[in-house]
Amino acid sequence: MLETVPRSKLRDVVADRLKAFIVEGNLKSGDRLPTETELATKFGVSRLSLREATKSLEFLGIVEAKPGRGLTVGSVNMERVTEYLGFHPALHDVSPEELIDTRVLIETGVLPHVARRMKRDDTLYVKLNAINADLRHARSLARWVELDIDFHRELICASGLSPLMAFTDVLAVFFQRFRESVKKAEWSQGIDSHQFILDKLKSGRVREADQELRTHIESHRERMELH
Amino acid sequence: MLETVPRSKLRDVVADRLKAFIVEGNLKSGDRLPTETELATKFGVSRLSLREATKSLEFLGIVEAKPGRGLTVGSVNMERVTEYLGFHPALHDVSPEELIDTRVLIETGVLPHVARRMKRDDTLYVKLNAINADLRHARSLARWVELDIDFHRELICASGLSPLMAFTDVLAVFFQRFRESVKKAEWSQGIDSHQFILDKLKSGRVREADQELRTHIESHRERMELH
DNA sequence: GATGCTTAGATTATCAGACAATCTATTTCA
DNA sequence: TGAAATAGATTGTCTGATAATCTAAGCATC
Repeated sequence: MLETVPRSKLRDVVADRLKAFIVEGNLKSGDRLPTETELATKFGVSRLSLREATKSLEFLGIVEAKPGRGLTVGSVNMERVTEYLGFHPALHDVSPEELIDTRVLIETGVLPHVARRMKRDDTLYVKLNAINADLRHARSLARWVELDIDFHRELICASGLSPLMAFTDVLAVFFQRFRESVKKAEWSQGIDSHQFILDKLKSGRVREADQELRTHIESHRERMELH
Repeated sequence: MLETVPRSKLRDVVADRLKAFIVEGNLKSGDRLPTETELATKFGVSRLSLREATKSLEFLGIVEAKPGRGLTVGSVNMERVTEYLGFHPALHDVSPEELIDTRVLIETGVLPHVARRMKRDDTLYVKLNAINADLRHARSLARWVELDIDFHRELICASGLSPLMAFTDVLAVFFQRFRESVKKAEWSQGIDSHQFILDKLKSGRVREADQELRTHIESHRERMELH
C-alpha cells in the first residue's frame, strides 16, 4: 500500500535537474542560465512547468529572474528561509537534544582551528572580546540573545572553515527556540563562560576551553527538562 | 541608483498574504485552505499567479497540494531547506584544505553518536556494511564515487543529528572537487578503511575509528599537493 | 571619435481557457 | 449492511497570447 508514494511531481523533478545543471556546470552566482523556453525543451516539459520549478528556486534565491535579461544563478536567501521557517509552529520537529548535540559537535570541533588562528591573528580575540563586552551592557532579553548568537557565530567564523558558515544561519533559527530558556539570572554566568573560553583559547589551552564550552551549551539541556 | 530595487513581484505579495492568512486564522498543520480559484479571486490575481505563490510555499513544505483534495497547511520540510543549502554563498570558492578540515570535523565529531546508537540499533551497521559491500563490486569510477558519497552520508545520518544533513551537499562539493584525486588504485584501500571504521564503531572503540577516519579523509591532502 | 538618445529584439510576467489526473463523497446495487 | 460504481470537485499540465522590462545595436549630435 503505497499511500505516501512520492508522486514525482513534474516541477520537483525539473527543480532537481536544474539544480544538477548548476552544480555540474560549476556555475557561480551571477552566471547566466538558458532561457525558460530553452530549458523547457531541454527538459522536455512545457514552459509553464519549468516556470513552477524556477519560481520555487527563485523563492529561495537560488535563481534570479528578470524580464528582458533572463535567468541567473543566485545564492540561498537565508532571510527569506528563516522568515518562513520561523513563523511556523511545526519547527518543533527537531528535538532540543539534537540541537544541543549538534551545537556541541560543531562548536567544540572548531576550537582547535580557532586557537591555531588566534596565534597569528590578534583581531580574532579582539572581535570576540568586543561582542562579550557588549553582552555585559545588554539591557533587553532580545538584545542579549542577539549578541549571544553573534558570539557563537563569530566563534565558528574564527575557525576559517567557511563551509560551516552555511550552518550558522540554520542553527540561528533553531537557537531562537532556546530564547525561552534563557533567564536574566544566567546572563552573568554566560558572559563569564564566554570570557573563560576566549582566554583559554588565546593561551592555547584548547582542552579546557572545550570542557567549558561543552558545559556552557549543555546547561540548556537541564533548563529544557523543566518545561 | 536602485538597481536592486525590490520590484514587488506579484507572487511574493501573494505569498505574504497567504502567510498572513495562515497566521491570522491560527491554522495548524493539516488544516484545509480555500481552493486555488477562491484564493485567486480573494487576492484579486489570476489562478496562475496564485499558483506560483503556493508552489513556492509548497517547495518549503509550508502548504501541501493534492489533486481532488485541495490545499492544506503543511509542516516545514527541513530536508528540502538543507538540501538546497549547498547554494549558500559561504560554500563558494572554498579551498581544498577547508573542505578537508570541515569533513574531518563533522565526520569524526559524529562518531561517538553513531557508536552509541549502533548499540541499540543493529540496522545501522547492516546498512553501512551493505554500502561498503556494494563498493567492492563497483565497476566504474562514477559508480564508486556515488557509493563513497553514500557511505559518508549514511555515516552522518547514523548519528541521528538531522541538522547535519545539510552537510551532505558539502560532501558533494568535496567529491566534485577531488574527483581527479580518486584513482582506482585507492579503491581497495578506501574500502578496507571503511570496514575498519565500521567494525571499531560496532565494538565501541570510537578513538580508533576516529584516528582511521581522520587518516582516510586527510589522505586526499597529500594527493592534492601533487597538482 | 566619443557620447547620449532611440529603437528593435529578446525574455520574463501575467493572463485566459481548456483538458487530464486524482481524490472525495455520494449513490447504486447486491 | 457493505462494497462497488459514479459524479463532482480540485489540482496538474498544456497551449497560446499579450504586457512589462531589460539589453544591445543603431543613429544622430557634438
